[in-house]
Formats: sequence, C-alpha cells, structure tokens
Amino acid sequence: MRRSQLFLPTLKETPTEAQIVSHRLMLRAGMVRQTSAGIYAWLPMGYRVLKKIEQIVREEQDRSGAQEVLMPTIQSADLWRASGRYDDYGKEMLRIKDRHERDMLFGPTNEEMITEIFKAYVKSYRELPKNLYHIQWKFRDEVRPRFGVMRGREFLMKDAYSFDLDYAASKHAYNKMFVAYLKTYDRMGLKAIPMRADTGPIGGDLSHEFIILADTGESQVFCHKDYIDFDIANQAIDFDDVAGVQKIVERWTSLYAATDEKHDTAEFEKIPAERRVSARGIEVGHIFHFGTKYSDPLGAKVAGPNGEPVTVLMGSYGIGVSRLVGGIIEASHDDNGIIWPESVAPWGVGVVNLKVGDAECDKVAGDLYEKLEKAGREPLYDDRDERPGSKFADMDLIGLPWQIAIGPRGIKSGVVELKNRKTGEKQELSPEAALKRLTA
RNA sequence: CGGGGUGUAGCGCAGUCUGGUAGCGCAUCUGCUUUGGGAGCAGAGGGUCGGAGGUUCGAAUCCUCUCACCCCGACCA
Repeated sequence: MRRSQLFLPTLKETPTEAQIVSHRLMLRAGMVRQTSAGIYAWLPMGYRVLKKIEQIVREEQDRSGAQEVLMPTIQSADLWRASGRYDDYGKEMLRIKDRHERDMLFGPTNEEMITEIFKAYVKSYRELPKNLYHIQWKFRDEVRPRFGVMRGREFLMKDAYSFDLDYAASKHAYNKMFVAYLKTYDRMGLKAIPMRADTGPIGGDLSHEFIILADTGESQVFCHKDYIDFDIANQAIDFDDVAGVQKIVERWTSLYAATDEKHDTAEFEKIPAERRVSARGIEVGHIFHFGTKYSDPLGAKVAGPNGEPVTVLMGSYGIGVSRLVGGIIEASHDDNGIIWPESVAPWGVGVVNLKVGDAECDKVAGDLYEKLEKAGREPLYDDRDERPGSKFADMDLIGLPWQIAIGPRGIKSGVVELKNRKTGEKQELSPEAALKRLTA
C-alpha cells in the first residue's frame, strides 16, 4: 500500500476525550472514529488489525474442532422470554420494536439463539459433541462506556457454545477451549494468564478469565510469577487427546492466579514473596461451563444411548475481539506510539522514502516496496513528499514492526537503514541485505 | 444510576465573570526557501460559538429548557 493513497488520518495532537493510552493512540493513529458514546467506526488501519486478530481467533477455534456459524445481531424477545432472561437482563439490553410493534433486541450474547438452533436439529447423542462459534457484533448498553474500544457498547466478540452428553465430555470441551485460548493469545504476542473466575450458582471449577498484564489494566490481579515464563508456543496439541489436554489445563491452573474479586490474601501469601505478582490486568476472554442453565428451560435434549431423553450440558466461551485491539496496544507501546506484534500488524514493513523526487531514492525505495509486496510482507510505502522527521514520527506512531529508511545520505554509500520498532535497533545495510533479512 | 465537568474551525484551546466587528496554535491550500527525527517566511480558505426559546438596540457571553460528550463511583467481554 502506498501511503500517499491510503486513508490514514493521523493526528499530532491528542483528542481530549481519550484518557487511556490505547484510546489515545488509536485516535492519533487514525484507527477508529467514535460516532456515539462507546460506538466506533473502524478506519482502514484499525480494520486491518481487527481482521488479523479475528483471523487468528478463527484459526485456533477451527483447529480445536469448533465450527463457525454466523447468527444475527437482531434477535426476537420471545427467545429471551423462554430462558427467563428478557426481564433479568435489565437496561443493558438494547430493546427495539419492529414495524409490527414486535419486541426485538440487539443481541448482547447468543446462548438462547444457539440453543434454539441446536435443539431444532440435533436429536441423538451420536451427534455429540458439538462446538459452534461465531464472530459477530454485540451490543450492551453500558451505563458508562469508556476506554475506547476496550469497553464500548458495540463490540466484536467471538462466542463459542459447546454441547455434550455428560460432565466428562463437557469438561473436555471446556479444556479444549482453554488450550485453544492459550494458543490464540500467544499467537498475538500476548501473555494471557487464566484466572479462576466466579462460577455463580453452578459451582465447580469450570470458569476462567484470561487476563493480560498491562500497567493501565482495569482491574487488580494477583498471580504466581512463574506464569510469566509458561510457554505454549511450540507445543503441538492433539485436541482429541483427553488426558493430554487435561494435563495442559492442570499445568496452567496449578499456581495461584486471581482477580481482585476472587483474591484470597492468605493463599497469595503462601507464594514466596519474590514470586508474587501484583499487577493490573485486562480481561480478554472468559470461558464458562454452565451445565443445563439454558438447555433445560429451552428444552435442548437428545436421545441417549438407551433412548432416554438427556438434557445436554453446555459451555460458552468468549473472546473480546475488538477489545483485543486496545488490549494489545496497552500491552505493547512506548512514548512514540504503538508497537505491533508481527502477527497482528496492519502492515509488516514501513518503507520510508526520505527524499521523494530524488531519482536514486525513488528507485531504491520503489524497488524494495515491490519486492516486499511480492514476498507477501505487506509493506506500507511512505511515498509522500513530507519532511523526514514527520515521516519517522508517523511511522513510529502507527507501530509497524520494521522500518526501512531510504535517504540520499545512505544511498551514496549504497546502504539503507533497517529499524526494529520494538527494540529501536537500527542497522545500515545494502537494500538487498535488508530485503533478505525481512523475507528470510 | 448517583456525583462532577465540558461543548467556540479538522485537532488542541483562549474569549463567557464585566453583552458591543469571533480569536490563537497545529492541521489544510498557494508561493518561495528548506529536506536523516513532527522546518522557515509570506499569503489564503475554513465557524449557523451543541440546539431551542427568552431578556436586550445588540448575546459565544445573561436567563430557562434541552441534547451530546468526558471524568469519579456502582456495573461489565
């Protein structure tokens, strides 16, 4: 993409309404525009990042055996009356009437709808297990939206729903999601720590929040320091291996980790003092086993092995996709701007032509741009006739992992400058060597 | 939903107390000079001062109502 063609309205000054760093940077980098409180339009760069995150989530869901569907944003109130939640949900639910005065709503979640769909088709235990997910916009009419996309009213969420015949199977479904989540966050360059969450009236140990550590996080969290060094990156997972998956879950739940609501000071203090981590965190996912809470009132039953009706056990598994855009920035930025992990960066490399119009610079920069494009590195070529300083500042702001600066000074001695956004490390090397470094 | 605050050019703000030609910086456009970390000079364009009523010869400014947005708290992916 050529910067001169791109719709990327970056700002030098920070709009006052933005209080936290990710919100400020998202506005300054021209990623989103607020259209109402807690509702955002996604501009090209923001949307590219959103789609990359979404795609990683999708791939890891698919890998774990879940199947993607797409359910509507608008739902009928009748469904929610059947589960009893229409009245319970309160003012957070955006209620709408259609032209026939029928009660509708903009879905805040989809348990009722997926259960209804499941129930309509699945009649036998032989068809289990099933895990269906979708990635769709939700609306919760928060009293007080804030923190930009981190807590908007409209937000993109991946929600998966598992259906199983008995508790053991249901637990395996839960464990698979647990592991898929670890993989998902890891691929985004995030260290997400599963923390025990409130299980409500169901009880048991099957609910976890996935928290990433960031200084500006919304809640206080406590955990054992060893979690920081836990690694899932290069582990091949066999999701059909019940014991193997269970083992991974056990490892990741073996140490203390809790948000302030569930914090137990006595337990925490059993950890050696130098291994205690008390930090701020952002919730980026929540998985929950809720048994028959919805299948029972909605009558989701299958025929069991002996022909008897069995109410299925369910779980639901959410990832805040749009929230992650803000979350990643909170976890990865500096004074100059965003620092994108490679996997979610809107473009892979920034090619900065420091003197547009200079024949040599144009040639070398244009050539590098084309080759990087061909190599699939998704370069962003800053071919604007701007001053070098403002191009560097802009490039740092939008946070692409790599920058190549091509200027007359370097060209004279046959070199360009390759800069790593994260480390700030710069080195001069020939255009060919730079290309090789980035495409190896 | 309680408490507090702000609405003036795309962004950041002054002007409001004490009514009298709507301003500044950045951004934008033109020209010249500049060109390796957000340039300099000269010129230009851009506003129903959030909206509706009212007071007044005259309202960004005073009064009433209203809408939007932000912050703290309670609540939440």
